[in-house]
Amino acid sequence: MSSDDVTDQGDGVTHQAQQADQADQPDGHRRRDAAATRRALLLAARARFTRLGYDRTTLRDVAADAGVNLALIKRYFGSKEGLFKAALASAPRFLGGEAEFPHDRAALAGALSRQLAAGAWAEFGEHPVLLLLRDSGDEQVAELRRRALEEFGRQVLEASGAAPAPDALLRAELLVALGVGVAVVRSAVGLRPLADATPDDLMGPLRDIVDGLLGPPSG
Amino acid sequence: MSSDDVTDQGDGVTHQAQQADQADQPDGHRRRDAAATRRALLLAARARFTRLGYDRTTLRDVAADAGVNLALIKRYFGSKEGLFKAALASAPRFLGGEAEFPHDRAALAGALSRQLAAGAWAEFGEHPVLLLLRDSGDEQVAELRRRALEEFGRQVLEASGAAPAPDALLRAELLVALGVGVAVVRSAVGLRPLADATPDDLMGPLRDIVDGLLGPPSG
DNA sequence: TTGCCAAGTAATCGCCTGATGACTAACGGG
DNA sequence: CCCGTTAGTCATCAGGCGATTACTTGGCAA
Repeated sequence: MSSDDVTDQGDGVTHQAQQADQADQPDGHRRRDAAATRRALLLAARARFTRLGYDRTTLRDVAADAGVNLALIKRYFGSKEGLFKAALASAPRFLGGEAEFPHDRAALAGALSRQLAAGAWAEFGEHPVLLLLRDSGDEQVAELRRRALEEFGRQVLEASGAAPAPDALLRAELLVALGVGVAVVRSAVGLRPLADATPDDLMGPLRDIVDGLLGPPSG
Repeated sequence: MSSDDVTDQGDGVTHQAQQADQADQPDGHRRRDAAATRRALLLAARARFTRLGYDRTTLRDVAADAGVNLALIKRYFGSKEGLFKAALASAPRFLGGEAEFPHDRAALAGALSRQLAAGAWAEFGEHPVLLLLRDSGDEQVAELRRRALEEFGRQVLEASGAAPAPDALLRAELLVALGVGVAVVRSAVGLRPLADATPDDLMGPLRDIVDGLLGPPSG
């Protein structure tokens, strides 16, 4: 019953080809393609889970979005929980999209500006960190979540220049919290002008925050 | 799916007096006090909604927590949605607990440190802003949410000293997002050391953020 | 062609949940 | 003391959900 197939990585396909995969056959009936079905389910699930959360996402809706039979979710992912974990595993990480992780404060501010801007992640509908925050009630997921954000914090810390301050990690985690907060506020509240901010809009303020937080105003 | 085993820390009968309202009569049963019943329901509902969110909160559990019959929820609040709105209305606002809203940056940093620290809001179990973020799917609630956070942003802006910068509001809202993020990260992830930070721990970093964000380092 | 297995389908099942409506019992004015 | 008002109880209903099982269909190998 436990779903151990959290190991999907074939999601490089992205972009909404999900339903096209299924029913674009001219003669009417679909092809049998397990991999495509799996991908379509994962894509639909990721979108729903990210946008609506765990509880409000129904397997029937996911199956419908993917143009696939409900029972196939059980076949490929075992359960709703399994589907959720697979969706989680297939999602890009916060700051993971950058070709190279920023090494200094300026680069960090730039990366944050890009990833927290309004248009970013448009292909997912929402910032992927929101998916990470969705609560399935599973303890295993909570652990996964913690680890992901811890790693993010560690990366921020590294980019800050390894300050000797004893509260350096706390400061890095405050920056993580800021990122989470921006994503949440935009998604759940639509607070403007923050919700509409472009990378350029964010660059200045974020640089000020990063400079203020991560280092004494030394050179 | 399980209803109350999610983040259960033995809370079926939470701390606090909520049940005492109901059954503290020596002879066994306490009777017929509409106001007390209403209060008990509201208290229980606020705790569950804040901690578990809208969907995972069941009316049966709320009624049980309050030591009250399920049907009374309908009597006093009409529906689950009604109960949620009442709980929302009865919750303290972010930064609303301060005797007086901070007028300058130092006071703002101090207030934030206090309200974002680990122990704060212990009587609610979680930061009240989390209740505000809980999604009941109701459009009316979304509007209420937006207004509350907008007001918070405006207050922050005011405390910043009315900078002439055109992106002053954006900067204020970033501070709002930081507050939301800290609450969310602590509640949903337990990221440490942030989750355990005391007001003193937060004071330094937050002052740096506020100074960096809200004003040029001028005197 | 034939046979076999994987992919896909249809139909429920059992359970939980929010919502009711009819009933009972306490309180208090007269 | 009586009786109307109202707080509180009980039983149940209808709907939606995740899960599951028995079945059908398509495709490939021999």
